[in-house]
Amino acid sequence: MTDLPDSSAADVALRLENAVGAQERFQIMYSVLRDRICTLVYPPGTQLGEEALAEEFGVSRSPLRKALQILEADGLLQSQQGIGTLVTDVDLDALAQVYQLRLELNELTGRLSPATVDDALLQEFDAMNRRAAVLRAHPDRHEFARLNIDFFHVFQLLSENQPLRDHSEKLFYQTCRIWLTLIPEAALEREVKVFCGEIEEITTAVNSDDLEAAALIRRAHLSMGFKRLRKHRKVDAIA
Amino acid sequence: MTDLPDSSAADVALRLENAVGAQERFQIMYSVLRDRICTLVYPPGTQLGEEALAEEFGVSRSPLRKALQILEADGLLQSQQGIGTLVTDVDLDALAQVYQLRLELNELTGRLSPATVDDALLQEFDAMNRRAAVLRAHPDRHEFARLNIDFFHVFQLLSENQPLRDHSEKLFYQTCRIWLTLIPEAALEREVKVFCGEIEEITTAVNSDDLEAAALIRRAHLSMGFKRLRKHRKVDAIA
DNA sequence: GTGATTTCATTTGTATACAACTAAACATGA
DNA sequence: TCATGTTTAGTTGTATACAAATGAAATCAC
Repeated sequence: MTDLPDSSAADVALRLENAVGAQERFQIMYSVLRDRICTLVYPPGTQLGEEALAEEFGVSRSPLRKALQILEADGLLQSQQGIGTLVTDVDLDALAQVYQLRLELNELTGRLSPATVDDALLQEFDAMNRRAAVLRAHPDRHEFARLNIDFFHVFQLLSENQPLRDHSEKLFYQTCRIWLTLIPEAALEREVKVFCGEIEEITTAVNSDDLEAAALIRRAHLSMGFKRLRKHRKVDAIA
Repeated sequence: MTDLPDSSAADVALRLENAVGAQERFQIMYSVLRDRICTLVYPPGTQLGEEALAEEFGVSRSPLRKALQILEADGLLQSQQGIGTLVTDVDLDALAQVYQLRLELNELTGRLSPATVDDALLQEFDAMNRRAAVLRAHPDRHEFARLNIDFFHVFQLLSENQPLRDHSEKLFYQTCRIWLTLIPEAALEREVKVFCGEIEEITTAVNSDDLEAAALIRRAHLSMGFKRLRKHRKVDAIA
């Protein structure tokens, strides 16, 4: 199971105190901040004050800045002297190329070093399906975003090519915010339904030990999802 | 033309003094250090002292550390408290997966947002061919490495998908050192010849405005190159 | 002599003071 | 009133002192 980083203020500071070694502390700050950005706790345009964040985490600016600098390299933040550290905007047009690349990389997931399907893996997918069922019964934006992120990580397990995983992850985190920003409340239920269907279909393919099929299904849904996003944007623009 | 970063000590400090803005200074330090690592000015295992480097560049440790941290995220360095900042080892087995991914991404270069072939682009390739001719006449390890790096950047121009460029570049810099570490002196002339042939073939394809063909040729040479590297390693191991 | 322990030099990690920079508020004069 | 220069508050960037960690050398007990 992927860690569910508890990003509430007090707990993060506690986890940072207990962490041993600089690398572990960095990893906590990095993933907590990335999580907050991608679940719109920090919406695009939010200014993140280094001093305030450092105080919240119970560290000085120096180690915090390392996390911010990597997030800037990831394209999620942008720092400028005298201005501040701002959460980057997500623009569907700018993300079109990223989506195009993600399509192709997803197909590779089924071909490059495919994982062996064992019980542990199937259980991961089962867990996703259970959460999907709960979500379908009670659609909720935040839980939708969280399931989207967690399912991505489970899907990643299908390839054992580590570089492919790493780069797919970077690209995923560049795009995943767009859903929360573009889906209107009225369309949420329908999008949840489609997403849950995708999880089911992919699980079926994985159960059949056909990872290429799983990857193709994922690719198809990514492609269709991008087209639906463009529609949502148009509707938004009119409103 | 891609910049040829002059990485000699005095000039770097001068360029850093003239640079305006933190981002520009970071870019200089980052690319100079990456260049030194990938041309084996800093061979694998070299310890880079922060204090010494900062003094050489005429800055304090703080801005230098940002460059080191990004290079660590790139997989070219590894820092540990009490030990030092070491240039990572390149191991052909560990890089096999990276090579596999590079193969696939190179094919995408011909398909995703192919560039329009204009005079400026053709001149870039011509320049590469001229340098290749010089290199073939006088084989030299260092110039071989430099041409390899510069030709990569010219090849990148064939796709206008920026994320594809960015991620291909990261992967390239993870692998390109392996050539200098594994090619024995006796095989240098032959490898240079093969590489120059590759440049010619790709240029021919680009001149025909067939970028898919160019990408396939590149892919084929990457694949063959990897196999030759494995042979070179075996010969090395015996010796 | 040998093994364990302590000390010490060296390195990166962290905290913090200050510099550089920006935008907005404010004052000033035509 | 408007344009313009100045001040000011607030931000990130940089320099630097110190803490923490590591490994090797010196020291000591036996």
